[in-house]
Amino acid sequence: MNILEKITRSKDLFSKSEKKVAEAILENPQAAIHSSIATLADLSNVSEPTVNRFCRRLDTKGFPDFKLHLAQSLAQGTPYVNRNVDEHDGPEEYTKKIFESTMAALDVAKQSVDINTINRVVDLLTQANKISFFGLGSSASVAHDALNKFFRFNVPVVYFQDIVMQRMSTMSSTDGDVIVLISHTGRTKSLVEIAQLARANDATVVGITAADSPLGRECNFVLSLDVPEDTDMYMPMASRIAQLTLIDILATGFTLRRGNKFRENLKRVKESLRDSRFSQN
Amino acid sequence: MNILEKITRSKDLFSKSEKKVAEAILENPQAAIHSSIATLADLSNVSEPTVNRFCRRLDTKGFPDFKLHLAQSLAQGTPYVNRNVDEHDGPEEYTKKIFESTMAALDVAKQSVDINTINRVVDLLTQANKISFFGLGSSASVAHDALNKFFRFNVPVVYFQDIVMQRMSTMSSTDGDVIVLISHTGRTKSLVEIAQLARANDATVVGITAADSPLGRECNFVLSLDVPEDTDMYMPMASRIAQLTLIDILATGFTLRRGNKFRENLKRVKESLRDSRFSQN
DNA sequence: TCAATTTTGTAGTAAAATTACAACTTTACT
DNA sequence: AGTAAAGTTGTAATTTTACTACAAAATTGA
Repeated sequence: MNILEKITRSKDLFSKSEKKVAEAILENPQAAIHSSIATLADLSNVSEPTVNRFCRRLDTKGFPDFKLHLAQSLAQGTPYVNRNVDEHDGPEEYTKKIFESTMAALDVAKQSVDINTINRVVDLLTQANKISFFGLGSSASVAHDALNKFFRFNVPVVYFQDIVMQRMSTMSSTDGDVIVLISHTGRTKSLVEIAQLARANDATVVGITAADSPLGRECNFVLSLDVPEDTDMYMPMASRIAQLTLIDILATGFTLRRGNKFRENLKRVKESLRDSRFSQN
Repeated sequence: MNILEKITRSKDLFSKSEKKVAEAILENPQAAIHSSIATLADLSNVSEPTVNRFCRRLDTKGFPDFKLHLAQSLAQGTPYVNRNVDEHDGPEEYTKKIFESTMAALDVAKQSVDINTINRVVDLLTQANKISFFGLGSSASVAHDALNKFFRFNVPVVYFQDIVMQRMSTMSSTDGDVIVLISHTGRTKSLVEIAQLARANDATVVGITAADSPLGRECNFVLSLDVPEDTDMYMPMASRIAQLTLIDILATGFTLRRGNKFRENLKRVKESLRDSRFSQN
């Protein structure tokens, strides 16, 4: 729906000159909607028909129709778009880009996430005897964060970074245990093995991973997040933020399901931290 | 600003024929934005110049400009705001709220962050002999994530969860070492002690924490994130996402500063993971 | 009723967008 | 390397759309 998003996403669909047009528009979308096709063509250093072809490639009827879509996108809550960091960016640019890309990723994730599965997974977690969170590499810190959250809920919760420990823990799992496996690609071999092992022991496996992946196929439930990633940086950034937000959602669902008295308990956990802290002033 | 509202409001400002135009637009605004001036004139049973005059009376430059405003009014979605989760929220509501609150938090963080400090910290990190990331509780996973990122850069990087290890590591730090301390509140006693210890050893201390806090005051550089938090949940959620995004920004700044050859290296690190993975299909 | 003012439409003009086509690039194959 | 095919881009002509000037109605007030 959001045409700005669409422009960045379908970048490899454009020809060289069309990319110039895309750049010019992303550079200053506000200016673009107030330009005629001639001015925009000039701004992008291409000819008018190229701008027109650019519009058509985005499935709009032509330039005026495109402007309408663009105007709507800009009016929408966030004009945030995934824009890859460029070699020549200064601190101001890359800071802005990363914040905005992250927000755009969350927006996409929000749209792609399956509420129904979330609800069932929350159900599952509230009824679990033991919950394990496993991830490797950059997903390890996500699992770590999940540990932090669920630990407060006074339920048996397990987290290991070590694949041997992960395997040992999984081997002793049984019916009623829930194992949450986190992997962006879903192609980490040892996690796939963990999933198989867990299911052989009748534990329930929840994957926070790509649905159509070796890991995804081994899970009882898959929470997939369809997030665009800046592959130029060779680091998972946005995907991991989306995963963490999903953890927040599961944790929140958990506390809500457990009801009021339970939240009193959370408050006590928080207050117990007081001794390790300096007072407010 | 909203032009639809403006039309209804200033109805007595219009002439008889102009009212007809207003009627036709309010009747079906979606149709209006996809009409030419001729079609809309036809639809309203007036002449084309009347439509044009109608547009001008609403302080727009002309018909195309008016359509732009109209399109924006129609698109006005909900802007992202921090909305606290409510006890009675179902999965759909709390999922939506958490995504949107997180995005709102990032938006606030983006505005509040100090680019200048970021730039100086990036400078510092690129020149450091050793980089340490310490955090406790929910900030531990942020430090953990930072380890993951900076580890790829082939620089000596340290991360401990254990406060004794943190202290021991800090005690052996020297001039040229950078210690990054992460804490939302900035009131965690043992981290404040680490900061003091580090500075006594001539190491540089960077705080990702509140500027006006015991920890903040002990740091050489403070990267503060002014983020709204849903205190009803008794869990840091948005603040931690903002911290992670900041880590992403520092890591990105680092790679950019190191230049092109360095990014080749990152690519190799990523490719080295291949053996632990299933192939694309 | 009639002059002044406002409103509205017709016709012409200007501007903008689109189409057709030709020149130029790139790609793939020999 | 050479060449045909496919794809890309720009120029120029055409069509569509929006706007302006002006004149014909309609409305208002004495």
